[in-house]
Amino acid sequence: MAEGVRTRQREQTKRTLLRAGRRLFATHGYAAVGLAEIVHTAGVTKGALYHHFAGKAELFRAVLEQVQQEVAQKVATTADAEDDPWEQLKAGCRAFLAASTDPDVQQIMLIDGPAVLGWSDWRALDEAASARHLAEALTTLIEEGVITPQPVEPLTHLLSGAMNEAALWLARSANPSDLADTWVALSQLLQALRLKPTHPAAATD
Amino acid sequence: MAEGVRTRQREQTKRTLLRAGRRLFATHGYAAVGLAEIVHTAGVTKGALYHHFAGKAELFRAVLEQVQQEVAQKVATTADAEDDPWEQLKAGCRAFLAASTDPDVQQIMLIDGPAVLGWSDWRALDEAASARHLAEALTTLIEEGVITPQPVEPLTHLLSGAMNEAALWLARSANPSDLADTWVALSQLLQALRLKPTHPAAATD
DNA sequence: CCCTTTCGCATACCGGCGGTATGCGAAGGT
DNA sequence: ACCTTCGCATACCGCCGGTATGCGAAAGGG
Repeated sequence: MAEGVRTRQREQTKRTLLRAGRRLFATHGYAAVGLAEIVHTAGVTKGALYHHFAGKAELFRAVLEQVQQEVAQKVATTADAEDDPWEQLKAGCRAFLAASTDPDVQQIMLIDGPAVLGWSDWRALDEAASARHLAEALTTLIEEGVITPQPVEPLTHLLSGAMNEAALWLARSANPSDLADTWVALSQLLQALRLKPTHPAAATD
Repeated sequence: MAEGVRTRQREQTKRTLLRAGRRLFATHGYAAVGLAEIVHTAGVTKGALYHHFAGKAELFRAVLEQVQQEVAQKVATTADAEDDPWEQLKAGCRAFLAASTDPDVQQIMLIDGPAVLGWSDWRALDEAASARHLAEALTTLIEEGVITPQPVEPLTHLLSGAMNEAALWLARSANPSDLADTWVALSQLLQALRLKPTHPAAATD
């Protein structure tokens, strides 16, 4: 359908801006990079930027959504490779931990995200992208009697926060065994959720 | 020793600036508040601010340290009221969760902190203020054979991140039972660390 | 006591930033 | 071929963080 030369150029420019913004935001942090640097890297001017985005924060939001969707897709792909729901949860957590170690993800998704967009907005985006999958996985596991019945929302936030912080630490860790140690510890925590049919649960004490 | 009138005025001004900065940073977020607003609230001028602090970020750093020390003291006081190390850990975690629900703590310590100072700096301050206590508590519990021997650093980050994220969520939660549910879930996770002497540990699977 | 120094802070000013208004040339419709 | 639309460049503005300088009062020596 050829779509017209103008439409193609338009999307080309937008993608270039997104790529430049992502690179610079990830490298120097949101506050340390100016619009002039972004548009210069992209080879355009501020007029182009404001034609595609409402402002600096909205460009960042678009970049963040892109990063989150990439992470979510990696996690979903890895999890879907497993059949057993419990194995899906573990594979998903492991994939998330691995994906979140990427520097781009670190600075944009975990550090600047909440500060720039506000925690509620950031949480809403994260919810739509990946936390929802975690909640769904936990719900499934409860319904199938694999883990102890309980409200999923608190658990989702606890696990999500644990993995986020662990990823931030791992990315700056010099010791290569830290990843394995973290995974062992996280598995240990996940294991705590499992319902042991022969034993009465005594988790509240 | 009377300390001189000048020294007293100096510290008075500095405390006023810290209070103004803390209030405004907590209410509107670091990026949304200007130096003009801070010095106006404090009843001084920018000259006074730059006489006491190297810049906006350093004022924020001072505020953050103050907030962190308050939280750490609350946690330490609550934990020290218990005798058993395991109870100290649980009491400390509960106190941290409660203290971190305060809006000042939220915006300054959990949202803006990493973005403004960078994650490494923020982590270093948090380490000095409160994460160190958590690590020490875990070390003690390992030495006393209460929890499974393992590297404490990954565990510290996992738990710290879990509680931070949970606190952020709780502060915006409308449902009053969320706090109790979260505490049950967190206790469940902590319980997973306990070493059952009669059973061989099988956490890696 | 007075003179000098120091010091805490105010005033005035600057470069650069995010954001906006406007102009313009080329693509798209008719 | 004409006019419209649209994607983007240019020029400009207000504001903010940061700096240089000035000043009046407290500290210190004789």
